[in-house]
Amino acid sequence: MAEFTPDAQTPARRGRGRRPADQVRAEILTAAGELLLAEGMAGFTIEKVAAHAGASRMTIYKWWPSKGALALDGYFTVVAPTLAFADTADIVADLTNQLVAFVHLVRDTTAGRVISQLIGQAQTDPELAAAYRERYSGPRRALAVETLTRAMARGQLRPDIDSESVVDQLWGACYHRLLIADLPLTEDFARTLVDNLIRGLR
Amino acid sequence: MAEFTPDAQTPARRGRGRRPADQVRAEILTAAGELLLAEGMAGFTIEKVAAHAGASRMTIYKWWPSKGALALDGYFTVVAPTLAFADTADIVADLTNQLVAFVHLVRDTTAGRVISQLIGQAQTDPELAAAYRERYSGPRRALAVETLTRAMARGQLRPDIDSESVVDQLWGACYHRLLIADLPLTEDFARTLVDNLIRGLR
Amino acid sequence: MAEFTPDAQTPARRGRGRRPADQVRAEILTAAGELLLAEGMAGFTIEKVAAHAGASRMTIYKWWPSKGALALDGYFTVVAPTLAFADTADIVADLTNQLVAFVHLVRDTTAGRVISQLIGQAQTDPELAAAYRERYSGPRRALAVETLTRAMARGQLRPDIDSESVVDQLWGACYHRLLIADLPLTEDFARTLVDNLIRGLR
Amino acid sequence: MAEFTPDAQTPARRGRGRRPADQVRAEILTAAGELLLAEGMAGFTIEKVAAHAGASRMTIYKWWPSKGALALDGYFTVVAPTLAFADTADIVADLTNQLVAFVHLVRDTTAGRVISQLIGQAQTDPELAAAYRERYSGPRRALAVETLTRAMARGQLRPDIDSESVVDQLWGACYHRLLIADLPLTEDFARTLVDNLIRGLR
DNA sequence: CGATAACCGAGACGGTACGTCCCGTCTTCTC
DNA sequence: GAGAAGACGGGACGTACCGTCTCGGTTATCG
Repeated sequence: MAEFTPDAQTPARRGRGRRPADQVRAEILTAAGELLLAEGMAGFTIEKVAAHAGASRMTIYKWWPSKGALALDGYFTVVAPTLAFADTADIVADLTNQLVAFVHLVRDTTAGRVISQLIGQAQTDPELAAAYRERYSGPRRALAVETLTRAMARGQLRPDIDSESVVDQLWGACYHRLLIADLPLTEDFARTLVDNLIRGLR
Repeated sequence: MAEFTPDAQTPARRGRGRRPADQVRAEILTAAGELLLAEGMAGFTIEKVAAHAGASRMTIYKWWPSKGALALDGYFTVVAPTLAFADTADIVADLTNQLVAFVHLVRDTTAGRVISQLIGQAQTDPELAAAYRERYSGPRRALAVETLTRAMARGQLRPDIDSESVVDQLWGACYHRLLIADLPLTEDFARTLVDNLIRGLR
Repeated sequence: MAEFTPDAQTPARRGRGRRPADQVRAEILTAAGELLLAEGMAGFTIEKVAAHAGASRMTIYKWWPSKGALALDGYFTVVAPTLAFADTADIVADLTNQLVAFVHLVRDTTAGRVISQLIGQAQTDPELAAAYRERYSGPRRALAVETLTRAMARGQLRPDIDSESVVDQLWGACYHRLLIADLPLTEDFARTLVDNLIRGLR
Repeated sequence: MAEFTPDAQTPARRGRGRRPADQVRAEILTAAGELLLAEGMAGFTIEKVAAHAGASRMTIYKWWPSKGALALDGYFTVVAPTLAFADTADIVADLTNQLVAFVHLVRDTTAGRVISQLIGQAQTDPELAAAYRERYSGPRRALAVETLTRAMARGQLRPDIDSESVVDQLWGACYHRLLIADLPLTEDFARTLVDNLIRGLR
């Protein structure tokens, strides 16, 4: 039997009827996030989430269109999405720092596994794919593009650069090693990526 | 003999006893490949493969460790893997041609969807991940690295380049757009990738 | 969305606040009766009744103790209960007429199916069983007993007859064929029942 | 019984794969019968039966078309169906004895409740209704008719009697009191039923 | 060259999870 | 306030596959 009582002060009896929607949502999301970190996408089951959250499966089905959508929401609930992007005058340093930070995130925390599995699930779950693009990859890509654009404005980079493709060649290269781990994803690798490109971009 | 059913009018019905292992394997792989192209990884089920192949699930479990491994083998059976890599004297043309061909493969044929879903499945299926690296991504990466190495030997590229990272910045960038389709994967995009890099690599 | 507007002048949106209790009750009962005739006890659901009546399930739970009780009330609302029992001087004719009428009721109208299903439901629903006895079978049995008693008083039947048992042997025999349809319930059967008994009752 | 492996020391762990069908069927039926006697048709759930039998729900769905069919089979498994019908020279005694025995069966054992609930369920479950007629009520009715026929042949009853209707007026009257308990089902009632009829039947 | 062992198909088994339906309870908002 | 609206926890439904296991039958191999 699943027993999951994160807060000991709400011990046993919860009413059968309606509870505030926000509270239920929060509990479901927390349970989803924790389950995701604990077991990964395999083993991430609506049934288990419902059991851990003390909620009904029906409630989950009403609010999330797919298992992936719930997982994504749960992930964001547990792993606070830090979108900060330091913008100093040195574009090379900025890119390198950001890229290195990303490498450490996906390598040294549980986030890496979760992200890769979310992307994996998204290949067969259009709802998740759309949500992922809209809420995760899209904003991050935009941030990086913005940084590049500012550097172009400052004259640090050639003005005719296709920023989007540069993003694919920096972050996309890292995702490549994350998702198809022929070779390890290291800090040096991240630095090399910037190096390779920067000569042509200036 | 109480019952006599000549083979001709019961084409479907195949004997129940032992058949040559190779024949069974071949039929299973063909069925797997066809099912994969027809329905994608979702809907790709060992049960369905067994039914299409007229084989027993038990037989499949004996030879393939996971659903993904079977799918990968089935894919290779149906989609003949062309590994040719034209190697002219012009490294830029070679890279561009190869990259553009890749873009067309994943965009204009069913292969793209299958590949992305195989990679997706590999995120939670270590057996498949290993097989994919060993039999698909590894050889292709090696081929590209080899081409770059030859260009370096010919003096067309700087000798201190990390070829592997370049591969990630060309093919990995394409995979990025394939797997996280924030932006479309176009022929122009492929050309831009080479452009961006080549200035710094020479 | 369930939309069920029996009267055209209240087309769609009815206010959410309080409405007269009697009106609500009436609408619920009508909806219950119609649903009962339309779908039988299977498919008779408090949820559906509420939706058809434009009422809240809560309101139903407040007034009816069980699904069966609601169904019974609904049945009485739609099928007006005719309790008339012609009482001529001829006891044989009276019994036969009444019995034949009963046979036609349960055979040629939807009432038969509903009654049998109500009795069926009553086997596991004590509330319904009690209500059914009190409001349906009890009064009818009393009427029949009364008729027999009058015939005894007139000297048409022996005075030491147990009228109740006779009712069971007439109507009960019909219910037997209704509920356990080994043999059809026909008009001839009804006549035979009276025949069989009358010889001993006189 | 070719094989008998009395491994009493491994009662708990049962293999995951296929087990002899007959053994599984037997366990399911026993569990069904016990659950039926314990909780009645309400509370009789395929899920519970599966759990008690240590079987999969799928297995049950494969063999029984409806909940009622399973309940009926389970009932027969636990309550051995005794069809004996003593046939002495005295038709009155025979009928009375059989009827009184029936009254005691349904009044003094759990069988009564189960039978009534099975009949109840049969009102909305055609599969069960058919099975009940074929396997329970039909044979019993036939036995009674046979007895009556023999008595007619012996000259104890008039030869133009409709035996079937007599059965309805004896057993059907009892079922009437069982299913619609306006009045109690007593031994005296059973004797009265025979009394009422016999005068006219001779 | 006929017995036998290997191995396949067929498919049932215990499970897990799915997505749906309805129950009876409870809260919120409106008239 | 009473009633509609409707979400909530719960439980059972029937389905789809999973991975395991037994059975019956055929065929290749070997005595």
